[in-house]
Amino acid sequence: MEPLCATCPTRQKTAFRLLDGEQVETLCTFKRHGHIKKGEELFTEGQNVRGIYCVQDGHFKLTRHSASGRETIVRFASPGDFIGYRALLAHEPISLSAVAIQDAHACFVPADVLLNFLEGNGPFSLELLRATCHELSEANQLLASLAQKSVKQRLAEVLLMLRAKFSEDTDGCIDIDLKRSEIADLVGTATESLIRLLAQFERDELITRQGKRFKITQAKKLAQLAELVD
Amino acid sequence: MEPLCATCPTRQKTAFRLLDGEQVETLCTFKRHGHIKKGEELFTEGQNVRGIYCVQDGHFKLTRHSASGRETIVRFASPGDFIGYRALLAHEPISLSAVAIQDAHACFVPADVLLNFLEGNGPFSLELLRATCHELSEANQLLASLAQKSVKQRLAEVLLMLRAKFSEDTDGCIDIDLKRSEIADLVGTATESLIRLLAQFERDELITRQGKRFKITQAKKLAQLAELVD
DNA sequence: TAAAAACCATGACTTATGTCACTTTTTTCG
DNA sequence: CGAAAAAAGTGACATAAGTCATGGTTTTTA
Repeated sequence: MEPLCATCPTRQKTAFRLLDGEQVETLCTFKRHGHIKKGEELFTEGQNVRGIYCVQDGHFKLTRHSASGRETIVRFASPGDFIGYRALLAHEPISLSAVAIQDAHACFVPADVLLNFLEGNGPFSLELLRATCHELSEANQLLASLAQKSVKQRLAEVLLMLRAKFSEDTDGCIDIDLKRSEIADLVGTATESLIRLLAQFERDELITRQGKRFKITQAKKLAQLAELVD
Repeated sequence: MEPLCATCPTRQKTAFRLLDGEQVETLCTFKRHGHIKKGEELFTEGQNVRGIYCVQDGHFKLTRHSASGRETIVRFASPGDFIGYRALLAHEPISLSAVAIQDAHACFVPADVLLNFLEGNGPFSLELLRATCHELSEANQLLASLAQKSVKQRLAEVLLMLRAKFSEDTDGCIDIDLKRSEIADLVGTATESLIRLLAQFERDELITRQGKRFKITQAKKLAQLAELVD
């Protein structure tokens, strides 16, 4: 029933590729493969961590809620990404919610199994450290952009980021379906403001729209607007 | 001349405490202890990394500059903190500048020495991973706060954070000297706006001022304002 | 397939916050 | 010390962006 880790193609994209034969078997014994429907939550803020998830397919948004209920999308998790290991390793309760933005599959790996790997396998933990460092530098970049740029600039940046992350469908549109409110949560603005800006970008012929999706027609101008030029 | 790592009290507060005897000797041979004057830079954005710094005393601000020259303080580095390892491990050029905000001392550790430790010492890299995870969760928190809160709320948050990080002097003031423009860079606002808000906080009797320094008189109200209540 | 719910869009209005211009105070340094 | 430079502070003004209200679409679901 459960798919085999030994032949899992996703595993080759993660730090789990560095496990030895025995460890792969252990992983395979204790992991649980599961289906997550669009909109379902993997984690909720405040929970204690019992293990991590390794995304197989589909995408998740990782969000944080303010006291007033407002939501911010901190990052996405895509196939090959781990979710929840930071809280686990920092000995903190989960600080982010993970919600599927498409029907998805992910494997749950219990905490003690992961910690065993970390203690017994140097290259594995080093690889995880590398990945975490990379995430941290992305977080810092986002931080500076929130602190320094206007909403318009950040939207330009977000659109380019989305295209880089999710690629284009056959029409040339960004291959992901996000609600307006979700894009707003990503940019860090109000939904109404976001909608106005999208309309303006369309008038300025930076993007075109096909239904709910967008096509970036003038990436260069968008990048200039976002001050990503240098 | 160079102080001995074997007896270094700061080392006990860092991941370096997990090195074995031989590794401590290696560290001691290759590290370089140096003095950094207030305002001097350890790293500049865009440089390639040749090693990391371990802060001995004094504090550093880690900043990021926008194309338009505006500066954002992403975090502080204090005694026992490492600077520069993220860029090193993520194989990226440095993305932050590190500037001393007081006269300071730090030890430089060459990249290959550190990488050797990471590959040969599991507990050491696991500890560094833990520290990085913790940093990441702080970065996420800051991110959400920038996206969700008003400048006033963020200032309240920043004041409480500063007191937690730098403690109080004998007068009960936050024991750090920052320029108004630096606090603004931390909050992510214009210097003038920051000055106005400080004046307002003083009128509202949330803080008092002694020269350039602040004393938090109503921490509870500040926390409520910052929505840190829950 | 009709009703309900969720989502998208637009207008009017308010306000928080940035910008510019200038004065006063503090610090630096020859 | 005293001049020059840097930092702190204030006022006037412009505007980006939030909020509230409302109507038109889709999408869900019963």
